[in-house]
Amino acid sequence: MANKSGSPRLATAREGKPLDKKSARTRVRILDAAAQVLSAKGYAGMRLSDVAEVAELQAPAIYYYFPSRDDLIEEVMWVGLADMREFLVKALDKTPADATPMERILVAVETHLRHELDISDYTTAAIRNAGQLPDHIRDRHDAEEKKYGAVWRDLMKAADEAGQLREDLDPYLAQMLVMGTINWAAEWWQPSRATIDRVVANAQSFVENALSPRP
Amino acid sequence: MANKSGSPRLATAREGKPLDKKSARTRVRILDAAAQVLSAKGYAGMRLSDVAEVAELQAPAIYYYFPSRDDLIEEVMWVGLADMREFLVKALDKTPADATPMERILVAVETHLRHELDISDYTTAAIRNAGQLPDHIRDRHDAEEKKYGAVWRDLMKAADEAGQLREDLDPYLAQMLVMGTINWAAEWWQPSRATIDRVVANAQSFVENALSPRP
DNA sequence: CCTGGATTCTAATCGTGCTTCACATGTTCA
DNA sequence: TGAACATGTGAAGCACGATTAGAATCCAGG
Repeated sequence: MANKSGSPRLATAREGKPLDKKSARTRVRILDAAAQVLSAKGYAGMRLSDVAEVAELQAPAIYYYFPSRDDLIEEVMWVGLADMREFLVKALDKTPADATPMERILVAVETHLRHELDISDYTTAAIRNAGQLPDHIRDRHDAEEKKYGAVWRDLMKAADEAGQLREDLDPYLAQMLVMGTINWAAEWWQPSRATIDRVVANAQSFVENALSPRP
Repeated sequence: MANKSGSPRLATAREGKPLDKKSARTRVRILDAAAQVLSAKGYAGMRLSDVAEVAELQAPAIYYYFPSRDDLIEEVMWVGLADMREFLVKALDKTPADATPMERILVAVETHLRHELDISDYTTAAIRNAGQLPDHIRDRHDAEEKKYGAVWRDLMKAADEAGQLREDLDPYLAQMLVMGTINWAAEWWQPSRATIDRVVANAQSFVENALSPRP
């Protein structure tokens, strides 16, 4: 399963084809399966036969949708990140115009966390394999990662300029520390240990206090 | 290279053999090389020929020191963690008896971070591959990880009982968030962006404020 | 110097997994 | 219905990488 709710929702908008077209649904099934296997076995360990089994078809059928194994992997790695950014940007656009920079950061923490845990196969696949990809695949991933990081950089910059970032924190390092706090969640979170709501509330409190000047 | 300073220092004490015995040094060279390749290519992608090249010998020579590829990998995964725990426990033992729980947490943050960045190949190998190992290798790794987590759990518990942990934080979740903050550093840190000292100082400030009650 | 163990090498074996190919089945619409 | 297109299959081809076997080399102690 690609996400905790069991419904595929990725890699569709970009295609411009309706989701109910059968071939589009099969394509998504393959992507979801690939995310799951990639997360569990890694770049080199992902076998097309495993993907095929999860997607409930035969391995060669994958070649009808993707030119090669590497293209499939590239798409998985890219889609999770791109989707995350779209989701985050939309959420930020919806915040009231008078929200403080810190309030916007907390919205970002919540949005990132909820989406991350929802599509955790894509997220853990990206986290674990980002450093293990061959160069030609890594390029598009790195570019997208940069764009995603830029959104956060702007959030931090705004907070800093508004005096909502403690003086002894370097904005760049603070951003990396926050990203660690929330990215790591995909590695340890299990529904049995805590609800997403609890995780979100704790993470927000954690980050807000980590960044804010002492009163 | 297995660590930023270029000198191997792992997997030696446990062997009971002197480091200057030539065969012991070769063994460490192979372990260091394996950590580097494992971190870069992943469990399934680590080729013995790559390890051999880094260690400057031929692939079959590895079999003189390790019974199989999996045994070599198991050792790499285990050693980084075990070494980290030993290092941390020693540092904690050296803290003055009157140190507060929060002071001890900050010592742990510093110790973990310095060691992690020093042996970063072992660390990133462990982070990226923990979820990708076959069961028989994962077992020993999980056991060691549990032991390491227990050290942190005790630190958190002490802080909680001393009233040094904010009321709205769940100690378990707080621990996971802190671990994310510091574990993630191995993924982004580069000497060119910030000195280790700077990273440590920022992380300590970040964590202390994230956890402490507002004055 | 020379011998026996320790260490390392070269060459061959063997399984595995991506990919291609030629064909089968399903689906749509005149 | 049946022609054209869209999907999916089973059976090879082929390269690559772990492992083993057996021989070569190194080196300390006599």
